[in-house]
Amino acid sequence: MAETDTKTPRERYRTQVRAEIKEHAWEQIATTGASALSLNAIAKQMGMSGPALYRYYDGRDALITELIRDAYRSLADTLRSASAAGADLAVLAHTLRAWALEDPQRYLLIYGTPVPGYHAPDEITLISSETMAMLLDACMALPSDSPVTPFDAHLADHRDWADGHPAPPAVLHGALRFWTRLHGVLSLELAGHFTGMGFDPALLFAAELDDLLAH
Amino acid sequence: MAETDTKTPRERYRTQVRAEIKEHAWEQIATTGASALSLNAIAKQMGMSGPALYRYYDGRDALITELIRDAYRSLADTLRSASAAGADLAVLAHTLRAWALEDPQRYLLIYGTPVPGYHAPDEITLISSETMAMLLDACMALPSDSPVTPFDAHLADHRDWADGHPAPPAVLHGALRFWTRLHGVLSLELAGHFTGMGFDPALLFAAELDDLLAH
DNA sequence: TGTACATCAGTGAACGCGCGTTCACTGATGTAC
DNA sequence: TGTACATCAGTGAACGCGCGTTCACTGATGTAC
Repeated sequence: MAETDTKTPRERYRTQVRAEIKEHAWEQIATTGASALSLNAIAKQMGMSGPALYRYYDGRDALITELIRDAYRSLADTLRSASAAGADLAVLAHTLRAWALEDPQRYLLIYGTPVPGYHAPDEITLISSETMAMLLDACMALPSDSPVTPFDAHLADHRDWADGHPAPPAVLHGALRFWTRLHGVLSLELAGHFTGMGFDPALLFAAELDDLLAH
Repeated sequence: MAETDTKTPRERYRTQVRAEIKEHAWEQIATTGASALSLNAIAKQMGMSGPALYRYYDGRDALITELIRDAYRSLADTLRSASAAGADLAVLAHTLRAWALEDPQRYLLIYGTPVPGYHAPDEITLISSETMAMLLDACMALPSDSPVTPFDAHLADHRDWADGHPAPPAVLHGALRFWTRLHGVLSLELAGHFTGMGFDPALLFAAELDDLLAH
């Protein structure tokens, strides 16, 4: 902890309170959703007055921005460490699902309907592309024996999101497939659209994953 | 219009004002999203006082419920009439996308993150399953030469959502695939997650649809 | 080690706003005789 | 056709609440000499 030792007590306190604010923010988001996040409510939960939070965050949007950033980072880290532990795409997919189920609103915060009234700074686009880059790395292992589709050809010329990444079009396409298909199942499950339908969402997820990897 | 002739002028007026309220509600949802829907704002837009709306709807939740119902009905009708005109699954998919793009928030209202603070009545489940039944009808035409997957077997015993529908497990699975995959691409597109990535969302949608139908 | 000063966390009051919802009431529209 | 009555749309005031945010201020913590 040489890092924290170089900090003054005041800096350490600041860091700690900022973390505590975020913890309460996540709790609130988990129950009411991100669009209902309220600075005053967080302050009350912490036994502080509302304006006190302005010592730590410039306002509601700044707090949301940091939450979104943390969510992307947490996902990227989770996937990265699974990948480093030798996980293949199937394991990675289940890791993603586990991460999403752990805190559904955290997943929906970054991949669901945008929070109304919140406007994301440019910074966020960068961070989300970090996570995409992670996914691209993992997809490099995909078999590329499939025929080149018209969309692959399109991707060869329209790959801003993979700028600087060596992945060939077929891999880009594979990554998009991975992302959109898993999101399709996951987001409907998290939003509760499968409740009452009778089947087990985990099995549907597994079936989609099988289709995805069997190509 | 024999129907409206049997109504008294007052009844006709009521119907008209209710429709006008919903129109303004949709406008508001289209710009700010459903979670920001406000009765007072609608009343102001109509040149009325807030409490006046309580003559027409029991409250905010009642209005949202009707909007959700109308959205499901509109989608079901659109798909049904396309189907009646001889559309195959590919055309149906594009019809779905066109319907969603026409009013993204309407799509997200029924298939996106649930509106915070709103609790749907049981009635809604029924109406959503009507739309699912429509989809099942259309999927009956799917080729069923594929091998029976473990998930198909699971569906044979867990098909509450298709209660009373003659579709075999393979068709149920096909319908779920159709739904979740198209939703995956569509919802990410509508939420703006593809902006800045460079490629054309329409082409990704078409590619997913090809994969889906080529099986 | 002690004193003078600067820094900064946190408060409480206030601003202006909006929300859903209730209630007693006015005034216009329709109905019954 | 005219009069008495019932129905009902819409108003304005009010209730209680919450929101984000600003501002001048207190009091504690840290820093410099």
